[in-house]
Amino acid sequence: MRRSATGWRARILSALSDPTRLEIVEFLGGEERCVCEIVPAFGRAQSTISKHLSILHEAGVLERRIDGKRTLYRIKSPRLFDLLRVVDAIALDEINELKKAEEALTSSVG
Amino acid sequence: MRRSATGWRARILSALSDPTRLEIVEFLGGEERCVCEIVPAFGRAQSTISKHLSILHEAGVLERRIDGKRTLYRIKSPRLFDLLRVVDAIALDEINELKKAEEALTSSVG
DNA sequence: TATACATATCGCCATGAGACGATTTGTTAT
DNA sequence: ATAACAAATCGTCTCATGGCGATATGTATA
Repeated sequence: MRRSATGWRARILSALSDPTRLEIVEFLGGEERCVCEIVPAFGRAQSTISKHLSILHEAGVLERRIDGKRTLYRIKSPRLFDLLRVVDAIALDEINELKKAEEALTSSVG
Repeated sequence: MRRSATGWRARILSALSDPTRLEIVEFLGGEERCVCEIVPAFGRAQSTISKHLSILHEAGVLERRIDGKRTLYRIKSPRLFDLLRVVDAIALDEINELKKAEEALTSSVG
């Protein structure tokens, strides 16, 4: 199944567009962890977390390794952290902008 | 309305998780363009493109400027291009991995 | 002020995504 | 072989999203 550059971009970005999945990525950090550790860390059903992990895996964000009856996941490329840093930078710009707008309102109206 | 760091991340990444919106970003590049230029460049209804532009704008990805009866959009921060470059790097890893797997199959089966 | 133009918004439909519990698959331990 | 455990998959529900045409808003032009 062939997929355009935009298709791949969208696939990766979609995988990262869900809050729970972002938290999973955050939770993993640089570590390799099994599903049995991840599930209890979130207040979600095992099936839900498993699905999220699959999505991240299929997008090429996570690497999966099976060891006995456990399945272990870890972040595949440290590039991902670069990506999140850039997103945070853009988000920060956004937050500061809102803060400025809020201050302007407070000082003139309040 | 307060929003967590993860919330902001998800908002920005969601805005970028749609193929059409990625193409809009691509189409804009470093230029400022009006909706009347963007709409005909895509095979979509005007209302559809307008919605996509709003989503990108609300996520803080695009800047909006009204000039007479036109509305002009441009990419707000050059950081966005960094972001896309990182995504592409991850995507490339993914594509190369698939290619290797495909070659292995072809040489053993074909 | 009427008309045409540019864009946003609304209402609707079809599809996709996330959540869950139940079930299946696969592995170790008894 | 059976039981216990770990994780994936299935079926179903609900809500979000993308698409469209129609309509509303707002601006320049006649």
